[in-house]
Amino acid sequence: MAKVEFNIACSLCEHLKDSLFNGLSPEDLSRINNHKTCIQYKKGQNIFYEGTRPTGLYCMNAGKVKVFKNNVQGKEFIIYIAKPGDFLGYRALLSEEFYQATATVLEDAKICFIPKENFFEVLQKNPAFMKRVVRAVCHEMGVMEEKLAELAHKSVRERLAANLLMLKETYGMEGEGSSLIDLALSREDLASIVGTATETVIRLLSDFKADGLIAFEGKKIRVLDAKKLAKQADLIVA
Amino acid sequence: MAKVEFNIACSLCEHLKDSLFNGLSPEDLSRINNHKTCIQYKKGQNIFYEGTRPTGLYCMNAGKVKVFKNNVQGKEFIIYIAKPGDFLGYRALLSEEFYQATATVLEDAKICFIPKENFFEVLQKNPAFMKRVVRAVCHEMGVMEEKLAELAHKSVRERLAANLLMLKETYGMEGEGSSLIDLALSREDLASIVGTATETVIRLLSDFKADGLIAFEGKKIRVLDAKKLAKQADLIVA
DNA sequence: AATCAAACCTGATAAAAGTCATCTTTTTGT
DNA sequence: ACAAAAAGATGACTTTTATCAGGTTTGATT
Repeated sequence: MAKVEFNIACSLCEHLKDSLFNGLSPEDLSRINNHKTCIQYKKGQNIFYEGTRPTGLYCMNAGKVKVFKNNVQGKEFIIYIAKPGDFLGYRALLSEEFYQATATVLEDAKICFIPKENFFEVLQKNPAFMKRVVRAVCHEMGVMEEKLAELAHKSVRERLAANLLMLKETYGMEGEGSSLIDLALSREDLASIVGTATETVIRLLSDFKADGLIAFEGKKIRVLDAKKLAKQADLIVA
Repeated sequence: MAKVEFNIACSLCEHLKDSLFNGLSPEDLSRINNHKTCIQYKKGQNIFYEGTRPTGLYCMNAGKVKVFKNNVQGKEFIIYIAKPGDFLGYRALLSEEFYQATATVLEDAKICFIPKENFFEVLQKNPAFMKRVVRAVCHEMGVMEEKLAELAHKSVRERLAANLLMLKETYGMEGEGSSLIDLALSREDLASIVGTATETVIRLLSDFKADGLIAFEGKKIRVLDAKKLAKQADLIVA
């Protein structure tokens, strides 16, 4: 499949305000802009592969990308789902290691690639930017610590409920109460987020639906009763 | 209990070579040194608490400290065990958030405290140091991604075996084949590392012992057959 | 419209692991 | 040295969840 390029100036990117590049000086931003390559990807295409060496940073302009690891038996665990404005592949780049995960497009995406030389140049010349990156990375670490504790001691039911709430917060549509999870996730992908079997997710989702906590709208899920869902997640001690 | 101070110049600290402070200029190192407070802690004392605001960085000189989260039912999950040379509490400091975990002394410890102003001063004046910190943080994130995938899809038996091997690598004594895990962990703490119940750890440990994979030496565990243990951990697909 | 594949769903079953109760051993504090 | 507390161990039982096997529905492609 041929790579389809597109082009948008970083300074005009609608997601700049949500991105870590926000606050960069015009010169620094144009340094990024002048060296980037922007590519359109179709659902199912891979951005990078586990075990390969990073050569730059990806910055999401449109679409959704899942970052996941495969275990020995081929079971997938989704570490993160990147949305517009997010950086992608920065962990391995900054730790100077190989990618430890694979990135695959979930919904048709537009992604800009910034060669590592240019990214590092801006990073090193700009302590305030570096500080923002460090803060974001360390915040992300905190999120992962939370996930670890959750995975260790919560039931699948609790984890599914908690993840639905998290997905609503993170990928909820603007307006209309933000109750629709704006992600066309398969049951299999949802299982890979929660860390369980596909069949278990299917059963629990129909439980939640029967209890009026959620509803299905096409491939998407709407959260009908966030409070009861939070109780299922054991976030509220009732 | 009164706090017992002690003092060692950073430049003479035997763990400097293993620490992120290694490579700092003499001026920067003395800036750290001149503002630090070094305290001796007894087993069971707390260094910091979940929900409080960090005011500086801790740097381990001796002993072992567990960093853990408590869930709603009071079950503990150990995120990390800090050893001499390690930084402690840097995540919340650098993300400018409250501590998300509590730190408690496992083995009598000597820990230096560096006020955040002085740490940030050195960090900002020294791009190479900043880069090393970022690299270390991102490496740690990779370790956590690995743990997440492991927790999601591996059995308790596999996780216990994998963690015993990890503990051997990380806390193994120098010399004598490094096969003795130099950590006096209770069964309960080990369960909090693996993410399971204490009884399950006890049963699995006696299985491993019966199979000649490990041996108990006082409160410590010796790995007798790392290869078979790796097979139990499903790290080797036989 | 027919066909194929993928996704989704359901039921039965088995394995894994948690919980609870009880007992023994070790450690700690006075 | 002794009592009390904590840690370790074991058995019985229950719950949760994975797995397998078989269905149906949906969606894409020709």
